[in-house]
Amino acid sequence: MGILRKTRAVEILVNEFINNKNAISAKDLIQRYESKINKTTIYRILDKLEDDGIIHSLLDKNGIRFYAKCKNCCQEEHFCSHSHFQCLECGKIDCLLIDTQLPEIKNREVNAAQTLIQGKCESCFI
Amino acid sequence: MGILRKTRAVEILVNEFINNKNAISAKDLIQRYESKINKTTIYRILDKLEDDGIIHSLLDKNGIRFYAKCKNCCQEEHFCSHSHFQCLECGKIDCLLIDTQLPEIKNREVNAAQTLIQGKCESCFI
DNA sequence: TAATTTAATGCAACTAAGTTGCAAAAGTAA
DNA sequence: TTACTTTTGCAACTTAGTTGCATTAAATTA
Repeated sequence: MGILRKTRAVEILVNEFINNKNAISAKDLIQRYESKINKTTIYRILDKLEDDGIIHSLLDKNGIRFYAKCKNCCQEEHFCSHSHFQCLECGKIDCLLIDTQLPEIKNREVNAAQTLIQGKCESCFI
Repeated sequence: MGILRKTRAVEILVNEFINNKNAISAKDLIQRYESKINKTTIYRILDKLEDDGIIHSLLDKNGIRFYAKCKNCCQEEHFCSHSHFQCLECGKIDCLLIDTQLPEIKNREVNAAQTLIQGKCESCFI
């Protein structure tokens, strides 16, 4: 069961995702809204927004979960199959248009795949 | 700086990786060798073995780091570019022969990529 | 082989991310 | 406004992983 009520905290976080095209971690959100939203609430809202398919999450190179809303997914389908990019200089993560292709593997069933591409983003690439 | 001395704990862990083709997490190793090796030692040895390129690590679907040694890498090069497979039923992870291709992206530099494929493994796939 | 050197280990205490239970606060609908 | 139910904040907790330090044990040298 996801979000049922439009509360102040939900509104703040949803706006954050609408206005910020980069992915963001729970830790960063906790820091950013330290005085406004309790960390437990932030974790709970992120879970619910993901359940509802309003945002999606991915793991960064250090195993930290990042959350994002992108135009190309999170509308009807819960599963976002595009790959993600993390800049090795500034750490920023964003969604790519590139889909992760599901390969055929003998004697196995393949259901999903995640790809994290690492390098230098537009800002850090001279 | 990696492994310099061949200690009992190093020997146990290296054997574990030689005899087990599946990836394993620090947590599992700590449980398995509870009475023989301290958890701090396990974390330290894993770090060193990875530094030395004897094993490589990857993140599973929950952001837990798994370690593995595979025949096709970990010899001369530190960076293992193959993708990994995690079974959604039993949780087991192993290395695939499939390499993660590095795409070209306009105005960015692409250096590395990791892919985790999820589905049913040979044992769980009927 | 014994002495010396220095890396590796175990332990306890710590840090940080994330979770849980519960009472209080705040949406929602009548 | 009232009644109902979700959501929130708080404190306490759990768990993964780290740090400092004294002790142990490889490896090297005499």
